[in-house]
Formats: sequence, structure tokens, C-alpha cells
Amino acid sequence: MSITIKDIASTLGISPSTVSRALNGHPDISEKTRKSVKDLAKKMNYQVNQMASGLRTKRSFTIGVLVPKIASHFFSSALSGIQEVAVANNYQVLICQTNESQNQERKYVKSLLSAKVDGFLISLAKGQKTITHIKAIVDNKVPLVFFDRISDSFNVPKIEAEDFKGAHRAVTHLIDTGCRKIVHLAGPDNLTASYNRMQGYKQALKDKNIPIDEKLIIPCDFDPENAKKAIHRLMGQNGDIDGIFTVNDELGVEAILTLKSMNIKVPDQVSVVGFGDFPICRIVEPNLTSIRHNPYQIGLEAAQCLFSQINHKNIDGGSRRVIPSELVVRDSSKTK
Amino acid sequence: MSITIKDIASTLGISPSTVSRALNGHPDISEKTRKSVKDLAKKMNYQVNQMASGLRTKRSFTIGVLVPKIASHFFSSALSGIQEVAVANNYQVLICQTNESQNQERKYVKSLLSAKVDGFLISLAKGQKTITHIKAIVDNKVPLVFFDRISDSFNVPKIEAEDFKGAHRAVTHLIDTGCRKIVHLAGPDNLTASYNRMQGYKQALKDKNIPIDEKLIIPCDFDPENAKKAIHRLMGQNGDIDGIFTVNDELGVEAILTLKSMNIKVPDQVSVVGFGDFPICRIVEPNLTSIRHNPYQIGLEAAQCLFSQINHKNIDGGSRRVIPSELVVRDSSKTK
DNA sequence: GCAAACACTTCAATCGTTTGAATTAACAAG
DNA sequence: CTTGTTAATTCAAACGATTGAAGTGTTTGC
Repeated sequence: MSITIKDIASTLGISPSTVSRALNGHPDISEKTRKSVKDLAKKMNYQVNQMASGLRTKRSFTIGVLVPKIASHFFSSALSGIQEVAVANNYQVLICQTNESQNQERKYVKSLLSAKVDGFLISLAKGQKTITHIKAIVDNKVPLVFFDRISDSFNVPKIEAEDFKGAHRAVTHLIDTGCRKIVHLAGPDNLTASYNRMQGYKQALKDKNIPIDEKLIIPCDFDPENAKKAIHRLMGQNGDIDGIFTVNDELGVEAILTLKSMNIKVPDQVSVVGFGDFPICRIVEPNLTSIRHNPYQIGLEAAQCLFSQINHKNIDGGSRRVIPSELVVRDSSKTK
Repeated sequence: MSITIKDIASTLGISPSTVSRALNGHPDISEKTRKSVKDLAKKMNYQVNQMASGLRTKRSFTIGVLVPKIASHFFSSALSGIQEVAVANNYQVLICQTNESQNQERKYVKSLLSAKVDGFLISLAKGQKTITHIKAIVDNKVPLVFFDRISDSFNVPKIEAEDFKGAHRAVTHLIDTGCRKIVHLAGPDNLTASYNRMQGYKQALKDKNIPIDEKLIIPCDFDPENAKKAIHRLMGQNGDIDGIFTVNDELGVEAILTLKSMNIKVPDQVSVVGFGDFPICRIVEPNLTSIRHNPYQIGLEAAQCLFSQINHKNIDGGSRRVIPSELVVRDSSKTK
């Protein structure tokens, strides 16, 4: 059906091994044969069969990426960064969406191991308890890098957003602009990213000598519906809340919309700061102050780190890279 | 390194072929051996080597998907639908982002052909002139389905959004609510989707006996910056514009933001209707009226169509499936 | 003039799985 | 006791590319 190395060999009257070496730039091959082989290959529109080549060389030129959700600003941007690096390395990317399900994640890992991917980039599904499937990757000595949703149970490189510092920065900004009673709409705290943002929130309060009120920390599990309910409840009982810091911009936007629907003025009565600097920050009215944390860069560096392992450049064990973030002040927060 | 069929065979003292047949449920194998093989395989954590198996069977259990951009609501949702179907068929998905570059697209096709994917799902990059790379797919008899960004030059199945009818519906709604001078912020007209939306716009005007003014049709190439400039220009010279229909919601949102910045009241002075029903419709103030067109469903059906080809169920040539859309009226349009 | 060095090229095995055909064993039929 | 049938298993050749080792000539050195 499709052209093979043998077809080229036989039409040229030479052996397949010579063709292979010619195409791969082996120095043993004379300039003359190399040229004729390459010319014919191009003319016949030859493409190596990656399965055959991979079987022999034990390299699939494919990496597997696991993300909880493709349709999100953070992950689709990170995927762009990953793709960029993969292309530069002549690699392909198998993208799998776990839908936050551990079971799905386990299946994908199995199937990617079977596909003999040369490496894994994983952002874990939330609610991780049993992570034996991750162990299978490590046991098979397949390179692995965690990004964003990481686990400390494994000695592999990790690329993270600047969650603690970013959150700290956000909350310090709220305090500096006069907020004293600050709510945190939090994520699932078994995710390091959410956990670290919460810690950043707490530390910022401590640093300014504001007591931490656990009742003001509301786990919302990334669901805007929960954010809405929490705000309705809190604003009813606590008239003096003057700031909200949300674990991501989706909840931040929801917070603004909910407050507006309750006729509470943002930022005059309540300031809101999100996390992520998603495009929606500039759409919501008032524009949402947020922490920019470059998901594209996170994907890019995660992929670079993976390829440095794949290419045996260096195997840095549980190294940890934190991608810097910055505060972007917009209209949802202002000095009171 | 990793467990092979031979390892199982030798520990069990049987031949590799028996192991292979046992694992694949071949009827020739006795219940007894089948069980012992399967048990041992599970115990040793055996995973077939897809490269070896694929080389022999000429099936990679992988499909390739080409999209212009991953980080967009439309495509990431479509990808979710595709993934869903792929998983159900025990397939993997190689996702490639062409970044609207034909050159990148060409490279990806080459590389996916080399990876011997069993099928292609393609949403073309804009500005298609030379599509010889697509011909290579057809020539290699690899199943292919176009979705959303389609080309009529090939006799392959196509899955589209209801572009013409949806646009027609949107513009009819504008006219019905009293708009007479309606601007269309259009996409690149070499994309069937944009082209059809423009045609829907025109037809709706015709149907209501409103003359088409070509000066009110502004190609924006999906770039919000162009939308902003166009609105500034048009609203300056044409005081009587009372409606805007945009090729997608991103431009619709930009239109609202621009009009607001010019102190033009939406919807009182100018109504705006977008296309896509992206989540941002409910964030922008006023909420954007739009056409809902279910990208998840488009991805799903495109994948289903591809798999029916892969599994030789039916090879429906240039069939065309249009996924229904619906008008979602929000606050950016109202009866004047 | 013979061996050694060199430049290419081919041979043949291999990667792990699949599969048509051959083999073996067990048993029934004549 | 031979033959035929069936069931279960093994043999061996693929699939297409890669690669160490062996094989060609040709040239160089002494």
C-alpha cells in the first residue's frame, strides 16, 4: 500500500540497509547514493513507518499529556506551550482529558504505556488518593513531569505556578487597599495549587496581623454555583465583608456577578481579586484584578524539562520550578 | 525491559502464538490455557506493545485531529466530544494545533501519516489555497472527516455548525426587534463557516426587503482589534446604525465593550448579536444574545462518522451533517 | 606483489506481535 | 489396525525499519 524502504531499495537496485542509512545520514554512505536515495524518497513521497522504526529503536516520538480538562483557559494554553516544544523536538502529542476522574486517568496511563510513549506530562485529577498508576510509569522508567496539579509522593520534576506567592500578593493588595474582612473562595485542598493559594492567603493575613477566620474560607471545588451560594450566605450574615480572593478567575467573575445581582457595589463595598488572569477578567464589569501566571510558559517549561530527560541531558529528580506571577490591578479593587 | 508475550510464553512453557491467541480470545485456545495466560498477564502487568501489534495488523488505534487553535471555547469543546468517542472505541487521539498556518498543517499531516494514524479529523486553517497535503491523505486511503472548517474540494464527510440558518436566525431577530441598519463583523470569507454566516446575514436582509449595503460588511479576520477599529470608524460616519451581527462571540463581546467605551447604549441605541454562545456571553454586560451551536456535539458526531469509516461500517462519501443551532436571546438585543 | 587500510555496501538478525499452515494428540468410525 | 476427524498447540514467516558484523572492491604502503 504505502511506500517502504524496500520499494526504494529495489527500484534503485540497492539494499534496504543502504537506503535506511542514506535517509538517516549515516556517514558510511557515499554522497552519490545518498542523493539518489533522498531524491527518489521525495519523488515517491516516502514516509518512514513510525511503528516499525519505533519497534526497533524503542522510541515512539510521542509523548502523552494528561489534563483534567481541555476546555479551560489554563490547560488549553498550557497545551499550546507543550505542543510548541514537542514540534521543535519532532515529537507528537497524545492528549488525554481525565475529566477529573481518577479512573479515567488510570485507564489513560495504561493505554499510553501500551502505546510506548517516550514521556508523560501530567496534571493530576483532583481527589488523588491511590496513585498506583503513576507508580507504574516510574517503575517502567518512563520520564515523567508533573505540572500545576502535582503530587509530592514521587521524586519527579514538577512545574508549578507561583501559587503561594501569587495568592500572598493578591491578598496583600486587598489589605493594602483597605480591606480587613477578606473571604477566600477556595479550591479543593487536596490539590497543591489550591492548597498553596490558601496558604498564601493565610500568610498574607498573618503578615499584616489580621486574624484568620476559618469561617471566611469556603471550599468551592472550582464550581461557580458554590461560589454564588457562599456569597449569598456570607453577605447575609456578615455585613462587614470588604474583600474576596478567589482561587481562580472563574470564581472571581462569578463573585462579581453575584455581588452585582445583590446590589453590592464592586469595588466600593467589596473588592474582588481572582487568580489566573484569564481573558474574562477584561470582559466582566468591573474588570477583575487578578494574578497573571502564564499557563503557556508552564506548559512550555514542563515540556522542556521532559525532553531534557528524554534526551538524557540530565535527570534532575524531584526538582521544582515555579513560574513567576504578577499582580494585574484592574477595576474590581481600589483603595477604600 | 517491559514484559512481552515471550516472557509469558516461557514462564508458562508454551509458545508465543498461543499466548497471543489466548489474550485475543481466539476460539482455538482451551479454556484452561486461556485462563492461565490471562492470569499471568495480569499478574505480570503485561501491556501489549502497540507498535509491534500495529506494525503487524496495520492498525495504530490512534486518530489524528487538526485544529487551528486548542485554546478556544469552540475547539476545546469539540475536542472533548472527539475524545469521548475515541475512548469508547479504545482509540487514542493525537491533537495538533495548526495555529492557522497552512505550513504547520502540512507538516502535521505528514507526520501523522508517518505515525500511521487510522483516521483524520480536520478543521482547516484559514486561508486555504493549496491543499495538496489533504490530497495525500485521500490518496493513502486514510479515512478523513472535516468538521467546522471544511473544504468542498474533497469528497469526504463533513460536519458543520448550522451557520447559514443560525446567522439567518440571528439577523432576523435583529430585524424583528426593529433594527434596520445592521452591520456584519465578518470572518475570513474563504472559510465556509464564515462565508455561510455572511450569506445567512444577507439572505435574512433580503427576506425582509432590506437592501444589502456592502459597506456594512466588515471582514475582521476573527481579530477583536479589527472589530474595535471598524466600530469606531462606522459609528463615526453612520449615526443611524442600530444593529451588529458578529461572526463569533469574541467579536460580539468586543463590539459591546467598544460601544460602551463610546458611550453608545446597548441595546437601546445598538443591538448586538454574536454567534457561538460561548460562556463569555453571560459575563459581558449586557449579556450577549447569541446563536448556540454545540461544539461538543460537532466533535462527537465528527468522531462517530470517522469511526464508522474506520470500522468499515459505511463509507458515505461527501455526506454533510449540519448540527442544529438555536437563538439565545439575552440583554444585548431588545425590541426598540 | 602482498598485506593492510579504507570506503562502501550487503547480510542477517532483531524489535514484539500476529496468523496461515503444519503438527501433534486424542479419539471415533469402519 | 488403519483412517478420518477434531481440538489444541506450535512453526515460521511476516510487518518495516535498524544495525553490528561480514563482505566487497579499491587504493595505499612497503
